[in-house]
Amino acid sequence: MKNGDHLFLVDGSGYIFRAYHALPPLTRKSDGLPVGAVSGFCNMLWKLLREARDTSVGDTPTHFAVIFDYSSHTFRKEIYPEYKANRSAPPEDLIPQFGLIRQATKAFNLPCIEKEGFEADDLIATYARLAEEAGAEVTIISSDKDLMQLVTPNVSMYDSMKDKQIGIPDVIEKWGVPPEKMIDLQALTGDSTDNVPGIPGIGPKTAAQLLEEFGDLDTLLARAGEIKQQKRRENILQYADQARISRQLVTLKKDTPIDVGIEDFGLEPQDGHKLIAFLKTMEFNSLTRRAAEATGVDASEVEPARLKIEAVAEAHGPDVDVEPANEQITSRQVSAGPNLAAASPKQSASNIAATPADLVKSRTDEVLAAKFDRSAYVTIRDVATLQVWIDEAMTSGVVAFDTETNSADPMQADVVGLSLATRPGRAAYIPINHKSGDGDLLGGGLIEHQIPEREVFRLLKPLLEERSVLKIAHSMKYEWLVMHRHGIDLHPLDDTMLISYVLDAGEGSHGMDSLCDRWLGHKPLAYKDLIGSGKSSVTFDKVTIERATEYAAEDADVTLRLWRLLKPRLVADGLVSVYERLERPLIPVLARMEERGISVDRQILSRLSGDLAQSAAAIEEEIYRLAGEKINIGSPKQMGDILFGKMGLPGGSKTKTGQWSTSAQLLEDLAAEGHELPRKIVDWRQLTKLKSTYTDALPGYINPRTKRVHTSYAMAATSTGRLSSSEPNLQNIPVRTSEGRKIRTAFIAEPGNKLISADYSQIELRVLAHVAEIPQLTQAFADGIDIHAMTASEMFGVPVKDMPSEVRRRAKAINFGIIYGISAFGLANQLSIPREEAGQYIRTYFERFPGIRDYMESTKAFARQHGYVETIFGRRAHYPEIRSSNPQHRAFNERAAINAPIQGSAADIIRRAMVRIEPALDEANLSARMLLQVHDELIFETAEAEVEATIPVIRAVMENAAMPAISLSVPLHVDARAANNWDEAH
DNA sequence: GTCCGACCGTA
DNA sequence: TTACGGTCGGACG
Repeated sequence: MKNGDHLFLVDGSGYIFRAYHALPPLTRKSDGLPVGAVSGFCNMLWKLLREARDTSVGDTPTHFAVIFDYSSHTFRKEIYPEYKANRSAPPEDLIPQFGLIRQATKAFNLPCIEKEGFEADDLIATYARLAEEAGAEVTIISSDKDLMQLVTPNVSMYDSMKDKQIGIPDVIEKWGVPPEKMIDLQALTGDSTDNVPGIPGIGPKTAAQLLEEFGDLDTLLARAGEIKQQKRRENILQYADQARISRQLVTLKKDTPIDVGIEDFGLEPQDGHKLIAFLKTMEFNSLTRRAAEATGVDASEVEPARLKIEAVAEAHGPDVDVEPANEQITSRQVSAGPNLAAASPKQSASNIAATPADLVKSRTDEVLAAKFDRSAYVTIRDVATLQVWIDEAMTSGVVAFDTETNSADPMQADVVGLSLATRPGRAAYIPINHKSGDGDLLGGGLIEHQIPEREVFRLLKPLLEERSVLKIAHSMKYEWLVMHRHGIDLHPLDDTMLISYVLDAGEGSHGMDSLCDRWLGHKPLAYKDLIGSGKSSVTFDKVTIERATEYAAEDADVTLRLWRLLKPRLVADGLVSVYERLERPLIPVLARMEERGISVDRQILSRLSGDLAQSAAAIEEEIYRLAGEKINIGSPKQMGDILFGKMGLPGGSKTKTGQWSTSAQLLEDLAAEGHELPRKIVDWRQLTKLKSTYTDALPGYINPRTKRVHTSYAMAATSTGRLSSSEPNLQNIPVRTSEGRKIRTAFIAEPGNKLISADYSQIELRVLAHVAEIPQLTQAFADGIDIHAMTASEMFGVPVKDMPSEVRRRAKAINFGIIYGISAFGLANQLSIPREEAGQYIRTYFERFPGIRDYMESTKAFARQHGYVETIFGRRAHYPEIRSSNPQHRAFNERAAINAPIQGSAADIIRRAMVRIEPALDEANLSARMLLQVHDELIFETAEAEVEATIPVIRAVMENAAMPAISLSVPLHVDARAANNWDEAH
């Protein structure tokens, strides 16, 4: 905590009583649980936090804590056994609310502070002092006069129920003395509610007057004889000791031992999920709605928190206001009253609990108990039945669905049918476009008794766009795209594939079949068995409606079951925000990118392809001549035999299948020794690679309808959090060679538009500098100097100015090596130097940057211990085989584990940027469309006239993408450029 | 027809 | 030395 920070301390226990008496009684509708004070408490917190977000003035909290009394046995009882002895037990209907208010605090993501043997007031006094000493402002949320002694120019109070600020002048106005004399005033007046004796006959007015006259209590007691009024004088003389004890009782202890420091009170972002779950349990409907709006979480998809009875019982005990006799409230006694847990009858008492882990357990049991029965699935053939299912989904608030189409490409797919599931085992299929046998007749063959396509979508649209109904699919991006072609804006969404990915990245595939087998122990019908394979395969519209029903309804059923099983694990594993901030919001963003596609110039590719063919043919002739025979140059096996067998060149390494290696690196080395053939092979390979993979393949991906190329991004394919691109892969379009770059000139903007390329500069090294806390690196990035040259200078003692390019090249290779979890073997390979020399480089590097070695070692240790590593945003990458007994295998996993937090954090950063970029462009009234992502680069297309205005918006979003979740210790830098094609823009 | 390894394009 | 996807040849059935 520092100068300018502002700590809010809520007097939780004080609030409970005040709210209980001041607010009208309120009970939970479903079971009559009294929740008036809880409601008031939640509303107060909401308001305080709401204002904290809305206003930008200095008096908003940066730090926040709620303080509670713990037990009635405090040090004051030692001084004065009668202290608070007059207190009666709290009202019956207040008791359950003590625990609930603590849970409310936690639901709001706020520190919940209490300490045995001390009152909340003492903790507040201690924290206020600490904060003030740190230079911070403090606001105590309470109107209790006992706390007014704490008021200073930097510490004020706030009466949340009267919306009144209490500062020094307010204390003086109310009590007639400044805050620092409140202790003496209370010592004189006493406090009947706490049984603090004071001096009889002296109230606040008299006390203030006396203190005004004598200055302080000690002086007053010493000179009491001077007091004119006889009765008053006698009382003061007689009860002087009582006043001294009272002073001890009312003096708050500013040095209470604390377990949690003020630095841990930093205001955390609201966890919408957790908060809504609690508010729903309490049935605070309007607050639930407001929380949903403010946090962007869809309340309908949040399960009410199932409060743990035991937890409530425990929470009763510690409160100071519960007398010892009441502390041992058993769960039996509590559950005899309102049913806090709303437990279903089949659950045993020990299983009622609803810690997130318990919920996972009970959901697992539930899902495994429900058997699969394909004969129970329904085929929907008429509008009335469809309406029944839609109503059912509307009521349940959750529906899993799956579309069956005639193409794996969502940009081309026609819907054949659609399945729904509303609860495990309850699923149906709506056939829409099933065709009979091989009806070659034009448009013919549509099977009877299928609801017309338009009618199906007209009826489904309100459900699929209803904000109170959560739609679940496995691989939602595909569904989103298909639905969007039918004019449906699918939301809100959940995706079981992405949930699995967030939970278990690195633990195998996240396809539905494998998840079903893994979690539900069930093998669903195989798609292949329905459509066949190869030449004899058919499209889904030729599958019989009976078989399609079994298959499709089962998929929806499985999806729903997986969701019930996996979704709670997000909470249990603390991965809700990774899912909700980095995965789910990206679904519509990526879907729109895929939908837009990018324009590719067929003519340019065609011309390039011709050129490549010609060059390759010429080289082919030469190769045949040099080899002395016609062989298949594309076959490494045949090529190896020629080079190392027939021609007897010095063979390098061998591949694991026993073949000679003919890698480009090795052939380059041979070429450098003067051999002609290897050079030709390398050249030939480059040309044919460009031709077959790019110039020949890309035109086939131009969509006949849109005339553009629509790649497909896989969101759950990598272990690190990166996306992958396929069909076509637009993340590996050549750029390194001038020949290859020509391919990029075929990626063009529409007439009147430009392509903008914006890429992060050195993002992974910056992330490394941040996570490993390397001072030289952070400094270099802060100063904007050449990072590889700096590394070389540090390592080899060469000045940056006029540095030989070879020296810089080596440093650059080492820097990349570090990111990849360097080994001497790998570095030696990369730099073509002896392994000993590479090892020496690495040792030197670690000497100069010891933090890097620490980072690597601690990352490995973490991975070994937990089986996974984390990015700076909490995304996990699992390495289940990091404890392998095979040293090579283990070393490989270790390097990957070192790399994953770096690569993954960079991936998270660009994901955050992508989620924010569309709203930012909208806000700025700009029409730019995001088209592509290439790991650290985003490609946009925009009207020529808007280019200048667009670039700064994109740059700002990208450079600030880590904020506010993470404040990087290095700046992010984005280079952006606009041009007519991708080559010139990059 | 399907699968796997070698190779090579990207960050 | 990290992370991917596509193409090809070649082996298998």
